[in-house]
Amino acid sequence: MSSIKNEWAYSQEIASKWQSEWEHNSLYTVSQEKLKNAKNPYYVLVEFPYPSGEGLHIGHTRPYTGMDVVARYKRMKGFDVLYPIGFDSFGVSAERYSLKIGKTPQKMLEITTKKFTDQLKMMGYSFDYSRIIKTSDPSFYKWTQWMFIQFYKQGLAYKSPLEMFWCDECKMSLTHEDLEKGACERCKNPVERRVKEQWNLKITQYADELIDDLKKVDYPSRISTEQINWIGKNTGFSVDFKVKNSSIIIKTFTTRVDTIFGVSFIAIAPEFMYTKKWLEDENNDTKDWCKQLIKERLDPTFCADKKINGKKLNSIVCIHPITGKELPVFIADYVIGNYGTKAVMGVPAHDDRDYKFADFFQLEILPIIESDTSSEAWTKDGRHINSSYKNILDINGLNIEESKKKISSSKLEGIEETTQYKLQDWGFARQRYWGEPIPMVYCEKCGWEPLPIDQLPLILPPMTDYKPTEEGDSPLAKMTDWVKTSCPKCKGYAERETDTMPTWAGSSWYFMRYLDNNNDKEFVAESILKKWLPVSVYNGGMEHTTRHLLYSRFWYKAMKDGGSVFSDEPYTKRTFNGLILAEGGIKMSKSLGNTISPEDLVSQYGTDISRLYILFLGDFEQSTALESSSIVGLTRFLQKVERFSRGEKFVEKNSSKVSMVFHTILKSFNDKLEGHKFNVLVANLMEIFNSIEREGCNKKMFEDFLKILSPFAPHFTEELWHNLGNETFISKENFPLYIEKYTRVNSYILPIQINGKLRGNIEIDIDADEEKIKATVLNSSIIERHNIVSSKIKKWIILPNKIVNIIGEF
RNA sequence: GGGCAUAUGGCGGAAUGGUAGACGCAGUAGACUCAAAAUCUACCGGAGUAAUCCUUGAAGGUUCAAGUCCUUUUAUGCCCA
Repeated sequence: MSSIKNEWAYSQEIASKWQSEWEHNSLYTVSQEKLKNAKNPYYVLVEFPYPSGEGLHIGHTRPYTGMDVVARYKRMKGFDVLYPIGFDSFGVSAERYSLKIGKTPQKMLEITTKKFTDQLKMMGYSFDYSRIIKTSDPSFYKWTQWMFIQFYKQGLAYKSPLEMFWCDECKMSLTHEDLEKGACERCKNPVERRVKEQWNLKITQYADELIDDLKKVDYPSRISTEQINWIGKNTGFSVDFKVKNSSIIIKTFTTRVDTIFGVSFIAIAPEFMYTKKWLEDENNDTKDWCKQLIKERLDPTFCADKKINGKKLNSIVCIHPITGKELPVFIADYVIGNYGTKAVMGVPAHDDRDYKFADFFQLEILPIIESDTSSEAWTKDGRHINSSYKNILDINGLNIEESKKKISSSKLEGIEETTQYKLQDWGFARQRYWGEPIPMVYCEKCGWEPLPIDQLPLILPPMTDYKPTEEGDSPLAKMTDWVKTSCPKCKGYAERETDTMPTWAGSSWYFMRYLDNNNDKEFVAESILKKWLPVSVYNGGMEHTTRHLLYSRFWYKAMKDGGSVFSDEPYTKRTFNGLILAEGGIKMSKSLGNTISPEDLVSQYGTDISRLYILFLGDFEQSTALESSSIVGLTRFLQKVERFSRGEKFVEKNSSKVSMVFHTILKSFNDKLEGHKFNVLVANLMEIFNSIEREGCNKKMFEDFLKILSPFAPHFTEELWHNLGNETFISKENFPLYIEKYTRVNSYILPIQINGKLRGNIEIDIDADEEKIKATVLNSSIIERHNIVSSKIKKWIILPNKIVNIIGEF
């Protein structure tokens, strides 16, 4: 990798030395006392890892290092910084891994979390390690269960038959959100549909608030947009079509209710609730086609938009809600099966896909807006025609918006203004062992009852065989002794819920528990919640900005409505970081054998160089490939700083040049740090040092330089700080302040443009006014060189300190 | 198909609408050395002896001034269908 012989291999020793010094002096630990009395709380949060057996991944080091710099910087700026870490230790990954290595999850986690913690310390992260939490600890999940009960009492948790997807490979039920392109997101295997009675959380009740409150937080627009898209709010109308000679109603959703008189058929998705029943009366051809389609649709590569095909259901017809006209019903492949009502009203004249469909089946194409629909659908606005029926409704002559308004105010039976969301309620149950037991019991007499708080935590019973059952029931169902219990209300016989919570449960609120991790009376003391929430800055990957962020925002809002927390949003500011890719820009994976672990880096280059390297890779928000060449430069940089620290080049007085570089960069430091421009900051540090090395500087400036460098290279700078005779910790020092007067020098170079093109520079006095600038320019060689005749100058643009532009015909 | 990003030297990447290429890597020349490594000095987008001209995926536009703003377009990536 590097052709440089690495003298800094020994920085491993230095790193360990300072790591234990910090630990012995509890430098980054925030005592509960201090937390309660904090004057300037600043809460830096990073997404906590799932403690996999492989240990810390290089991907973790990017956000953790970046935010460690922020935390260290903020501390030096006088903030009371909380920078905690923990483990998202429940979940399928943990369960599968422990099955694989043949250890219980509890035993496995002891090993992996120890390993993780050691590796985090190895990287020099200034986490408060005394606040480590694990979501699978009973003392933690007691409160997850308590919160679930609160939600139940608030009417936000309910049990209902829910369409789930069964992954036979993972032996696990998945929600729609766990699917990736219609396949299991974990193993990429196709899934099958199953309906199962299970717990849900009413996140849809908060859909509008989750959109509206994005205004109250500081999220990058990319993240807000993704949240809004995920919620998928769509306002329109539901239109009911009765099935003739049946009590069944086909509910359709449309954004173009004004085309109601143009409906010539109804199209339903094969997944529609009654499709199966109706198919019984159809011929085998239709049955097989439908079966095949359902199967095809689960294929990740299936594309609904391209195909237009369908089958007519001969056994039923629908009734138009206004005209009473009979309409044929089709199963159509262009109707989406997992969104909305799974049924649409077909208006061929004014919808492209309906048009193609009707054309194929030779159905009536009746224009209800003045237009030519002989060859394609008319989807633009216009005056309505053919749109009245008796004295029930008349929208002839109106345009789309006017028609919608009139229909809305007419209050017609079976037509209702409604808002549809893509977001569905949160299927809050898994048929797995390694998760929080849902603290509910079922009593024949009283129905579902939550456990009283004194019975919490409901401990996950130890099991040796926790493989899921073939039927897809939770392994806990096999623990009959555990399942049998008494009803908290009537004391009669009752049975426990055997489903467990999904992984997203603990991660929805873990950041609160850091604040009061040993409290066994409350999840967090109220005064602390008020002081420390919302989180100041929460950084994580883009891949978590939909589900995790949305779930935890919902969780927080639900808690707020339950009176447990006191602000509208959990995170003031959300930031994100790009992925780290393997060399060549390809994904890092074990199968490709191109993985590099943090330990590989540290053992080769030492902690501080590894930290600088990770930050110097590129823009924090952009995905970046590991590009080993820059490591040589960073190694040289620290070596040169070390050499300089020996003091031979220290001078009495700093030159104005070195002061200017130092203070100009320091001036922009805060903004760049808040903007997470870590790569630029590292470059700026080198720039300062290049100037220091060239010009020399006094000891004070060099020490200030070390302070600025210390959030990036904390061990290295502690060592040099100490070698310079200081007894304190550099990470406890105040961050240097820039001095405005040093950022200005007596004269500066002013670029001169002629007709917008750069033609040269002049050196000019700092206080020169426009007249003086003009005179200097006219006297310069530029004028002569470019044959400027002053009488032909039409206009001067003079921006002192920036640029001069001379406009004219030359 | 929809949404959102991104595109700058040989490479990684900098640039509140105001000197494009900071910083680093690689490269070239020189110093030191018997020699090499390391280190130091200078150069380092392209054309040209030079003056100067050209250059931020492509094409238009706004502006005194565009990598940056607007329109169209191409390629790549991510998310959703």
